[in-house]
Amino acid sequence: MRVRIAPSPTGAMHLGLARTALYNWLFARHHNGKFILRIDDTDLKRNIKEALEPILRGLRWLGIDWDEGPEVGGPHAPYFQSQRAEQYQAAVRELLERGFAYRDYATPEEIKAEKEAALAEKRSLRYSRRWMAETSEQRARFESEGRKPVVRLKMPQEGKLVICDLVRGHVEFNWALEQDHVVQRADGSCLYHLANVVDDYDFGITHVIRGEEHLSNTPRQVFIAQSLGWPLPEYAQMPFVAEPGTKNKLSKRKAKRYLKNPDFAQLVEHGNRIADTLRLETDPDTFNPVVLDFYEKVGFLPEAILNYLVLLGWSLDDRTEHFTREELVRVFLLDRVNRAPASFDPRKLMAFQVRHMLAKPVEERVDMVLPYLHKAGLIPEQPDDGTRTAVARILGAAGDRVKVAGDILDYADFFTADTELEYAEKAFRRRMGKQGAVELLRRLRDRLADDGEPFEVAGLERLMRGFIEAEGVKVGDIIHGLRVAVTGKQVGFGMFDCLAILGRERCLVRIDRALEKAAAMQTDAGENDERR
RNA sequence: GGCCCCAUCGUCUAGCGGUAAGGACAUCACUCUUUCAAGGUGAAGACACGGGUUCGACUCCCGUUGGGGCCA
Repeated sequence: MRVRIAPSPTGAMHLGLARTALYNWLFARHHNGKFILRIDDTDLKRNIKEALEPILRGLRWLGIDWDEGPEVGGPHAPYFQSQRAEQYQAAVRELLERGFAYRDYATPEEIKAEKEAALAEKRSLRYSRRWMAETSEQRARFESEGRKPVVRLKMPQEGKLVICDLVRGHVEFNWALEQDHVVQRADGSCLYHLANVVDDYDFGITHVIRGEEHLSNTPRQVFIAQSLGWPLPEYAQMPFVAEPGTKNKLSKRKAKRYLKNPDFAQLVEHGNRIADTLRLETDPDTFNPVVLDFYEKVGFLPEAILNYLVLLGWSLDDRTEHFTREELVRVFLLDRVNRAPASFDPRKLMAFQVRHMLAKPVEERVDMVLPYLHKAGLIPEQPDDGTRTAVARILGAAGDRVKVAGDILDYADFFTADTELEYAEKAFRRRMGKQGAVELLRRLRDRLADDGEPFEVAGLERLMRGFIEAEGVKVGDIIHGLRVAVTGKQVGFGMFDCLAILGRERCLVRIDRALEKAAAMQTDAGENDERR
C-alpha cells in the first residue's frame, strides 16, 4: 500500500495538513506500506526551499517520517511537480489522441458570456463546446482567427459515477453535471487535477487519503485516470478540521478572526506571553495556533499534538483517549474515521498537552525546559548539575503549572539574582501593609537564619508550625507576606518548596531586601502623612 | 446559483433496532488547602424537525430545516 500527501509549500504547516499527514502516515505504518511526500509547487515562483522548510520541519517534529520525497529521494524522483511537466504534457497528448479531451478555442470573454447566460437561467453551467476543435481543419480555422487553444476534458454527457469512498461509502455523481474542465492552459502548462492524477499513477499510489473538500473533484480525476486506462486508487475523504466554535474549514488566514473565540484567544495569549519574554515574533499571520510552528516554539509536546489531532475525526472506542505514537500505529484503522467535520478545541488540546507532559519523567521535562531558560538569558547554555537539580525540583513542585515547556519562564525569579528580584508592587503593598506583618516576617527571618534544622521541606514545615504556635498566629498571617518577600509574587507553588529550592542563604537575602523595602514604604507613608 | 457532503451534551465522541443514551474536555457546586493550580466527590448537559418502516427506532428509508465543501 502506498499513500501520499501532496502539500503546496505555503511557508507554514497548517493543522489540517498535519492531521491529513498523520492519517496517511498511520495508515502506511499500520499496514506496512509506504508514505510518500510529494510537493505541489507548480504555482510557486521562487523560494521553494524556504516555503517548504516549515512543512518538512513540522513533519519531522511530529515524528512523521516519509519513505520517499524531498531530501530522502526514492525510485520515483523527482518528487516536485514543477519538475514533472513533461509527464503531464504526455498525459494530455494521450487524452487528446484517445478523444477524451479536446482543444478549445473559446476566448475568456466567450466563456464568461456562457457562464452568465447559465447563471441567468439558473441552470448549472455547462460549456456549449462551440469552439471545440477536433479536426485539423477546425483547428486551422480557429487559429486563422488568431485564437489560442486550451485543452479541456470531454466529459461524458450521460450516466452516473459511483464512488465507493472508504469513509463515506457510496457517493453518486451525474456525469452530465460535470464540467469540461481545463487540463492544459494556453501557455502549455497543466492544471492541478491532471498533475495529481498523473503523479498518483506514476508513484503507484493505492489509497488517496485526503480532505473532504476534494470529494467533488473526484469525478474529473476518475475520468482522467479511466480515460488513460489507469487503475483507480481507493479514495478516503476525511472530514476537514473546522474552526473553533463553527463548522467552517479551519484557515490560516482567518487566525486574526479566531481571536474572537475566547478559548482560541487564551491559547494565543499563553503563547504570546512566552514569545514575548523570548522576544520572538508574535505576528498573528505567522505565530498562531492554526500553524504547527506555534506549538513547537512555545514548547508543546509533539505527541500531545498528535494525540489531539488524531481524535479530531477518529476514535478507537468509547473510552480510550490517551495514545502514544506507537499505540496509534498499532490501532489506527480508516474505518473508524468519522464523517462529520470536527471543530478545533484549544482547551482540549491543552488538556492533552498537560496529560502527556505529566506522563514524562522529570529528567525529560528538564531537558525540554532548559533551552527556554537559556534563551531568556537566565542560565548558561551548558547548565551545571546544580542548575539541573534546581530545575528538576521546580518542575516537581510546579506540577501541572508548567503545561508547556515555555511556562518555566513563570518561575524565572528562581534564577534572577536575589538583589534584582522584582516585586509585584500591588501584592507587596497588600501583604506587607498589613498590621504587624513586617514585624512578624522579621521574627520569622531570624528563626530561619539560626534554626539548626536542614533547610528542607519537612524541616521547614516543622519550623513554621513551631513558629506560628509560639507567635499565636495562623499560617495565613505569615505565609503570604513570606511568599511575596521571597518570590516577588503572591501566587506560586508550595511555599516550603520555594524556600527549599532557593536555600537558606538566598531566602535570607531576599527577606532582608523585602524588609528594607517595607521599611522604606513605611517611611514614605509617614512623610506623606506629615505633609497632609 | 448548480452539484455533493454532514447532523448525539457548549466541544470531541461511543452507539451500529430493545441502553437508566456511555466517556473525555469545558462548566457549576462541594471538598481538600499557605496562595494559584492540581486532586477528590457530585451536579447540570445531547439524539435538529416531520413523516414513514417496524411489536419496537438515536440507529433503516423519505422529506424539511440547518451547517459545510466544491464548481462558478
